Amino acid sequence: MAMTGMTACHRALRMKRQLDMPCQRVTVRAREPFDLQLSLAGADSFFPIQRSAKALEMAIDVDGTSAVITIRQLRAHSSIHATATPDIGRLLLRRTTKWLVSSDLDLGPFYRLVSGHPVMGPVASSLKGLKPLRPATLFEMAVIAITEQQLSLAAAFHIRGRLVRRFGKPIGPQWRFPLPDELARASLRALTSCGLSRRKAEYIRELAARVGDGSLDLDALTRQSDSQIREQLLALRGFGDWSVKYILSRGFGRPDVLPSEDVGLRRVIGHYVARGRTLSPSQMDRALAAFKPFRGLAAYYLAVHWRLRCPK
DNA sequence: TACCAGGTAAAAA
DNA sequence: TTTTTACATGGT
Repeated sequence: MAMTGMTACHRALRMKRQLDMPCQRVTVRAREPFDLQLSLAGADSFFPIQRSAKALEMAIDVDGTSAVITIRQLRAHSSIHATATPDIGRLLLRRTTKWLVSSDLDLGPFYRLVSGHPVMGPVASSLKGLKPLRPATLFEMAVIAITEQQLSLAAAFHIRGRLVRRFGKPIGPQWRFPLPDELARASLRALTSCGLSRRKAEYIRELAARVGDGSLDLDALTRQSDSQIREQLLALRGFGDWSVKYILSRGFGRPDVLPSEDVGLRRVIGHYVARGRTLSPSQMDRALAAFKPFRGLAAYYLAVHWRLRCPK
């Protein structure tokens, strides 16, 4: 009977060997300035991300192999070093690392644009090197968007935690987010038991099925324009204007995209320009118009500044 | 205890 | 066509 398949014990032993395997290490030059610790703190100010004490430490799936990627920076504004356990190859490790830390994002033009601005200038100076970190995949980003529709970030965070532990996979110390196929196979009952509404469970399962069977290739969209991506995401059930902008901004890393309807951003921007009063979507558009083509990035800076530098 | 929270699709008018 | 409603959980 042992001939027919691996027992759980064998699988555990194999994973242990894989995790113990010496792993490849690559050095990536992120566009300067970049401060990984600050970027981790910025991400953490919304909800805890996968990390160890001083490193981004994320479980991912690469072509069917699960691995933990660890990304460190010895000191701010120096090169970053990434390892994968088990080894996934230098090319994939480099590509994944660059994706996770938005390494191609050039903050220089943004800083120059805002340098003389009475509000954004000091905010950007105090957060020099801050980059928005990305979820491991666009599929995960899309699921994040669905879970965060209407609910508080805290509620959505807990719901995703239950999704990950029910349908994802533990890799070393971290959990890998569920793959499209794993969510496409899930029953609606199992999904709703994680705290999703029935509707959201349907949205996620439909999305997972499309991504899983290849009829929707999110990665291929990265080469398309904002409006082309927008058109294709809006065609999916469960993705309205807010979700599309949220995904364009956080997942595709488009620095000018601003979810003007976003109640969290309207509130936080209001703290800076309207004495704490929540802005209307059009007021928010006006408040950030001067920062084109970095309106979304400017909003991120203000949101992180509010959370890190203005406690309570 | 209510009410609101980083919306959306579908039902009702 | 436009307006209203149902929906999930967590924090205050």
